[in-house]
Amino acid sequence: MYTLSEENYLKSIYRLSQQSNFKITPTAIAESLKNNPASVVDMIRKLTDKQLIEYDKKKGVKLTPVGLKDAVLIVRRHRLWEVFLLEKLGYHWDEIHDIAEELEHISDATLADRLDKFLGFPEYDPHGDPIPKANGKVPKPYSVTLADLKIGTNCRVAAVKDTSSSFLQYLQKLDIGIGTNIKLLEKITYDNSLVISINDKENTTVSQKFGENILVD
Amino acid sequence: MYTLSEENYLKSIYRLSQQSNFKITPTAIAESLKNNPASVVDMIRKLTDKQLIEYDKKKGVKLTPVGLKDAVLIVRRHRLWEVFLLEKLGYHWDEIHDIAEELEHISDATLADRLDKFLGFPEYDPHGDPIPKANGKVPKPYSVTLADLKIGTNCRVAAVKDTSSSFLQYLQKLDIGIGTNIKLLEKITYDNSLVISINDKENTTVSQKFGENILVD
DNA sequence: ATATAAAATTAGTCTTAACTAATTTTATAA
DNA sequence: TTATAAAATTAGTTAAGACTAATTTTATAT
Ligand SMILES: [Mn+2]
Ligand SMILES: [Mn+2]
Ligand SMILES: [Mn+2]
Ligand SMILES: [Mn+2]
Repeated sequence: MYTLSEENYLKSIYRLSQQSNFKITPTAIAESLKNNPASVVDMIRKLTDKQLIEYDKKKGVKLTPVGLKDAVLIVRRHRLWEVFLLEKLGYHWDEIHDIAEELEHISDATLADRLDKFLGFPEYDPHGDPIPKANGKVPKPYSVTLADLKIGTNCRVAAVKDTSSSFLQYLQKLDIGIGTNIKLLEKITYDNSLVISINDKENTTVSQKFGENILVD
Repeated sequence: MYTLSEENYLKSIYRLSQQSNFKITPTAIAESLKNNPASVVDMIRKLTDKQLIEYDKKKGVKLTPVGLKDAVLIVRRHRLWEVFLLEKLGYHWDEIHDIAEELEHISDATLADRLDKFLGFPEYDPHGDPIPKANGKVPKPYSVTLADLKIGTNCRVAAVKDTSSSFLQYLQKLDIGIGTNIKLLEKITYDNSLVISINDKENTTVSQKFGENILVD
């Protein structure tokens, strides 16, 4: 149906549309895919011709209903495979993303639904991201970050925004995973560092960037 | 490591080297991959440069030790995924080959071994083909076909040579699968058709071609 | 309003992996 | 042995999807 590149662009545009309200520009897409804006312009033309996106210099790139539906299905496959890799094959949560980047492109009409069933219809992937349903409905993702909380609040780690190995391995070192209980004790005025207590244990200080990449419940 | 095309060529050359002693020519490879001999000549040059094959006009194409090792690993992945698709996701044996053709190219150092373990280290894939071991050893495949048997012999279906949907669906209709018991009752002299009894049930006549594509134990 | 910087676009190049058409080499049959 | 057919190879083309460099458009700051 789609080429590998087309799918990666669709997914990238979808992700950008989810993670903020900024205009989706060729440069933004180029950054997210780590390629050249000139290449992006070419692909924008191609996807526009295929009626998967619309591009307006003022409004930026938008997925059409068809483009959105298919982007969501790719994300669905990605997240289901991540669950499989972690739960069935015993990978750690910092190893699964790159493999799922390849698996998500396997095209078979019933594969995702069978995998979904096999995994017991999981709601969230191992990073706390919601898994789109077979009908294309996407459960609402978590949106409040650790950095948004008021001093003294207790919370549960629900998801991570950054899925890079370095961030996930740092979390592992701090004994933080999905479900971990965190209490925000103090915000350092100087640089917005956060003093937290992890699972009621001794205090730890983390950066603002760190706090902004943890979604809580 | 390798491109999709390189992997498909390696696998194709490996398969040709397994299924007969004929010289592996550009034309033979072209047929097996359904593409043009001219394209094959290009790729032979490329794989030769990479020292994965050797090509001699007299002897044809041969895999080098490195090429052989990697071809076997691709086949290993293919067959393991076939087991997964059948046993875990509930596909039928005529549906799995094409999906495994895509899955076999997922490259991750430990994926095949984890999958192998998850599946309980299966010896054979759903078509009866032996699954190469992690160390590259390939169990000996079955080699005696139904057409090779003497009249009156009883046998167990061990593997199928042809994995096309049409053949597998025909087998399904006849209630023949891996493990089915077959007794060869008669060979029709005229066209080598075979009269067989399936699981001791009523007699059926099948073609010579059919008999040559069933491997027995 | 104008200068400057950033973003978008165009033009042209490259690589991979296919193809067709033409040619050369090798095998086969009369 | 020679004619013919088949196979292999070469030459040239195409398409996708990336790139760089140059240019044009748009945004931002003085
Ligand atoms: Mn991921
Ligand atoms: Mn994830
Ligand atoms: Mn197969
Ligand atoms: Mn098989």
